[in-house]
Amino acid sequence: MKYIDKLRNSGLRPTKQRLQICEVLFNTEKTFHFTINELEQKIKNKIDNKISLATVYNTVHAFEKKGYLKQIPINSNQTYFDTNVTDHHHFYDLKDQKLIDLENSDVGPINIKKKINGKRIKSVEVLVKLED
Amino acid sequence: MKYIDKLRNSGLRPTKQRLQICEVLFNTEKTFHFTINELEQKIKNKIDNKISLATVYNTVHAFEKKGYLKQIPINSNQTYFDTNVTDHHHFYDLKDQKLIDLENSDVGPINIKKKINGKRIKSVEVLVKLED
DNA sequence: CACTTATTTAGAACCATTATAAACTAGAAG
DNA sequence: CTTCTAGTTTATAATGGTTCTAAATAAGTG
Repeated sequence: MKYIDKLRNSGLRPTKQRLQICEVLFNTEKTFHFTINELEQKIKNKIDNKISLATVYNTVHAFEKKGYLKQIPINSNQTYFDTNVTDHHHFYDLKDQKLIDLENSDVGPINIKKKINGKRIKSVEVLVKLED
Repeated sequence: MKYIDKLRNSGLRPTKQRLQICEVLFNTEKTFHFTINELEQKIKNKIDNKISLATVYNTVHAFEKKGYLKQIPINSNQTYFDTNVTDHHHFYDLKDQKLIDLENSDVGPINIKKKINGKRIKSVEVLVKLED
């Protein structure tokens, strides 16, 4: 199975639940954004057995820690995740509350001139808010 | 009083509570970032009477709507606000969980090349995550 | 002063997320 | 295959930031 090695290689046991969540998250043409609630719905629609909400949270956090998912920095009552873990940015449509991908090439190079002593830049994320 | 007109001009009644919160938020040398909890503490330290937590929430939201405060898009269990409402960006120190201002000149121009039909860009915010 | 509308307030309600602790399972070793 | 151990799943409770509610209070207007 294609996700067993992926999980093993990162020190996560390939359990039935994790493999099923992998199918939902990564076995798709396009990457996508989701909240935990939305993911739970997708899982329900795709599989027969039930996966506990706690497991969904655990798994998403484990995957995020391993770099298979990214949290999207946005103020919302729910946390948004992204299956696109490449460097890229987002539009946020304030009216429709929808996220839209912005490729790096859509934004151009960002040059952070300020340095903080003893700290390295881990990521640079741009959020472009849209209104009508 | 210097904040009475500010409030009246934006259609907010200059109540005792709002004026006191104005003192804490705006009567400072430097702008700053805060959570509601941190603001509540600051208020307690600065004034004699008590301001209800609900009023702090109400006031912060009212001020944000009027453009006197900005929400900082960051994933945290608490919402961060900024008394600096000029266009600027942030470092976020993941270890210390601290926000640091990044002036526009520290980042350089950001040119969003992609357009979304019928939508205007309201703001462009950069979050630079820092690690050790 | 009288009246209307906005604001404040304490407390309850809400709800996403995290903690708990018991049951279960994967992988390893014998 | 069996046993053992650490990792994982699970239902449920707990947590905690934020919002709601409805009654009391205060501001502005005539």
